[in-house]
Amino acid sequence: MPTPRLNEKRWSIDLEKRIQEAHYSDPGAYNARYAFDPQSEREPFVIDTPPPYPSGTWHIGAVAQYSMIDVIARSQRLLGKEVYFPWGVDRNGINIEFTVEKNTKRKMKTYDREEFLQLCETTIESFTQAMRSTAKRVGLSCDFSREYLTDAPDYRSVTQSIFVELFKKGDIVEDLRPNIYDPVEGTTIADAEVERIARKTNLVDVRWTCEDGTDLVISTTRPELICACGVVVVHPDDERYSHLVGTRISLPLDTAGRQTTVEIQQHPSVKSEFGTGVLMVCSFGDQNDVAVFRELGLTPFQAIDLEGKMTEVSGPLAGLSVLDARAQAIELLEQNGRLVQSVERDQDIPVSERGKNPVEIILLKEWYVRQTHIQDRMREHIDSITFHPVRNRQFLLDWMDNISIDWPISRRRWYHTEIPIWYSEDETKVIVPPSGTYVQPWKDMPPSGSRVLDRQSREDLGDYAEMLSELGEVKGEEKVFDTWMDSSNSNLFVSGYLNHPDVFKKAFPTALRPQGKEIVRTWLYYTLLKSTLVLDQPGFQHVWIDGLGMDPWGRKMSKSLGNGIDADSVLECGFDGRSGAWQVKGPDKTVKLRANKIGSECFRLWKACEAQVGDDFHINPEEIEKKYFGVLTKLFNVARFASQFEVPEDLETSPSALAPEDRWILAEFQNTMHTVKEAWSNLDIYSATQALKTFGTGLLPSHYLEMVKSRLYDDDQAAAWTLHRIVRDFMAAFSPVCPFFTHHISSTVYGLSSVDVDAFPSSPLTDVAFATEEGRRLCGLSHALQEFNGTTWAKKKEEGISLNQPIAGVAVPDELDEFKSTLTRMHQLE
RNA sequence: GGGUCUGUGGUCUAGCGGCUAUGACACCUCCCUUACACGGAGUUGAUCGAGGGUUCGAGUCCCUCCAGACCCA
Repeated sequence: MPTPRLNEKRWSIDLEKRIQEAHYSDPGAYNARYAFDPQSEREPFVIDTPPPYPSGTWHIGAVAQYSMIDVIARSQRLLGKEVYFPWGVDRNGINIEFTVEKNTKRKMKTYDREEFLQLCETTIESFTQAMRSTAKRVGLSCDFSREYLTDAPDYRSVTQSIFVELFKKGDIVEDLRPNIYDPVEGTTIADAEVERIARKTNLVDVRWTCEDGTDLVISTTRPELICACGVVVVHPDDERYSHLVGTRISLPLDTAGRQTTVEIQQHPSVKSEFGTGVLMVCSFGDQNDVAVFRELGLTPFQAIDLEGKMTEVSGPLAGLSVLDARAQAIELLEQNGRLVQSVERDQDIPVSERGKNPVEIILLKEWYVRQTHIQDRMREHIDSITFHPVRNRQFLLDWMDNISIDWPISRRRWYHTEIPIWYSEDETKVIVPPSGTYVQPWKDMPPSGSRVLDRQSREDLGDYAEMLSELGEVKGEEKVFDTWMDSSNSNLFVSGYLNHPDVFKKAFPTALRPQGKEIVRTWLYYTLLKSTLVLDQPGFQHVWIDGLGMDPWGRKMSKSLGNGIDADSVLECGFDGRSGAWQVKGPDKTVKLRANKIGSECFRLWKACEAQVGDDFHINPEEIEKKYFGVLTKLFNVARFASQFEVPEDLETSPSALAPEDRWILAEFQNTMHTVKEAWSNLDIYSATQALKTFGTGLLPSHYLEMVKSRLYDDDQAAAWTLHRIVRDFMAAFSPVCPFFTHHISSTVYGLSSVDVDAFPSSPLTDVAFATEEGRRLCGLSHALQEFNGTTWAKKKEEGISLNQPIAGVAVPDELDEFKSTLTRMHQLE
């Protein structure tokens, strides 16, 4: 065999890594290839990538998802768009605060604020570094030169500027409202940050006494909140109690500074079949209590303070923690003979997502983004966005149906973006910074250019410096933003809002928001809310919502289940002769998984082929290797085979003497390429990859190559041209999925890397192109051709004839007449 | 407890009211054929989660149930 230009015998992880390192080592070349050019004449395609949160390890499911975003970015470049694929890192938030607290075994609030921020920043920077290298290892083509960090001044200033903008418009309000509060971490949290865990609680039946002397038994899991009871309610249809409605009932525990009776009223939220069908409503036991208080216009009691301790109103319980107070309340009830029974039962209790602490609902003065008034307008915008897959739009609409209160955005934490506001001494005026500056009001005074506004009316009263004397002692806000306040600006930020107005003009609405389905109610929702409030526009053209990575049995990967798989171990599997082994806890027993070689190319190919967008996918390294490494080997060998034949100098002009089989395979190839181009345009990774895989491992090697082998060995120019043209264009079309694999082949054989192709390969032969009559006719012969080759091979096998030996008694069918001489030579028909 | 989504050979997957239900991997059988045995050819193997219904006809539409996932209370 002549020497192939591809001298490696097969694709390997060592080779992959060498190519990859070369790819990323030269920033100049890298940026020329992948960096966003705002001046470009091409159509911009801005991707609002999910900035990952560095926590030490990057979840393999997220890495798989991210690699598919890269496939989209690369395919859009291939289609000729000017792609901005940003690399952003989300670094604000309570997680890193927890990490630092854990590492130093010291609570945040025992630190000096400045010192604590410093610790958070160094810690998160080390995590960020690991994430950057995984990003490169999996082949992301992000614009690393424009890396943005959500905790950096430039990003935070955008968050603050947008806050000021919305504040001036009246879309941000402050109010004393019931808030979900984590007493252990000392901060308000949003609805979206609450999760529920099962826990044993005591359901206690307490005997209350009505004004007419009858006793009523009320079941509750929160007896310590009797002091905050505002009303006792029964269901309107419940005839058992209708005669008591409107009368008063005495609280069964002592309180301080409040009436000792409450009225009995009706409310439809009561479940008559639960307990005795009588419900005490306290400020605030749960969300329902909040709703009842609001509907009945009752004045709430503040029973729990910011430390999670009982307040004065609870009388004998004052100063106790909620849990101690509950125990004490039960004891007191028993002493007074008011405890009927106490039963332990399972209950889901609300806890904070981050700290897993039981949350309380407390009245607090906080900042809110108004959202209930704008839902209809948001829906109109959402109607104009294309969702991939379409069905996942429903996740968003369902969440929106449940929006009933405004979004609380202030937090009593530290490592977050500061709320950019100062208060005058008399608290009637506020000072806000000019757009584009990052401020830290807890330690700095307002910068020059700050404006003074009326706190209520938002009227602009003048320049801060000029009004200094009227303001008295100015106090900076100490609270910070919910991190979603930062994240929900990501599309504005990457599209150039505030920073690059010229880019923003042509790049907004942002072309694409890719993300996981688990953060639809937060990231997607809040971003769309911002786009509506700030610009009254849909935030995106396309939203691509992927499923989640699961363990091999379809369960969520988690530390507690012990079924996690580390991303780097899969990407490095096979490097330097090291195989991979994973111990994964299954439903019954621990299973050992092994693989010899995977790497980024195989991993990406697997994700592209395996899961349709939106479906959850099972991650099993063994299967990734078994099912997809062979595909790479096959494609590599096709290219290697081709590379032993000289590449025609002019691949653009087709030779006149093409044989029928050349025209046939070109027709088939153009058919495939048409499908692929459509699929890439529709962000349909699965269909594009499947089409390429089917052609590249099927028709091309099994049938076409076998048919033209002898011509190739005879130096037939037409055959060489056909094969090389197909292999070259194939690599370009396939480069979004396996960029390093195709880069290596195309630059070695054709001197031009497939990752640099910025126009989708066009048809080399117009008369057999997609949907032409001749093209259709030739593709129509494929079935008969495969059938004939198959039966001939089978016949040889049956008769014990080796494939390279002649066979008698086989006739080429009439419909394949134009291939007769080729087929006769190929099978050695006699 | 509620909502949404998903459920197709051992595993993954196509299918969007119509001929005996795609394809891949694995299994089994055979084959070293001048790119590839990390290859090739072929054979097994699915009552399409279960049960009802609509229809001339149902993985495909409807209802109930079961299982998983996500979200919510």
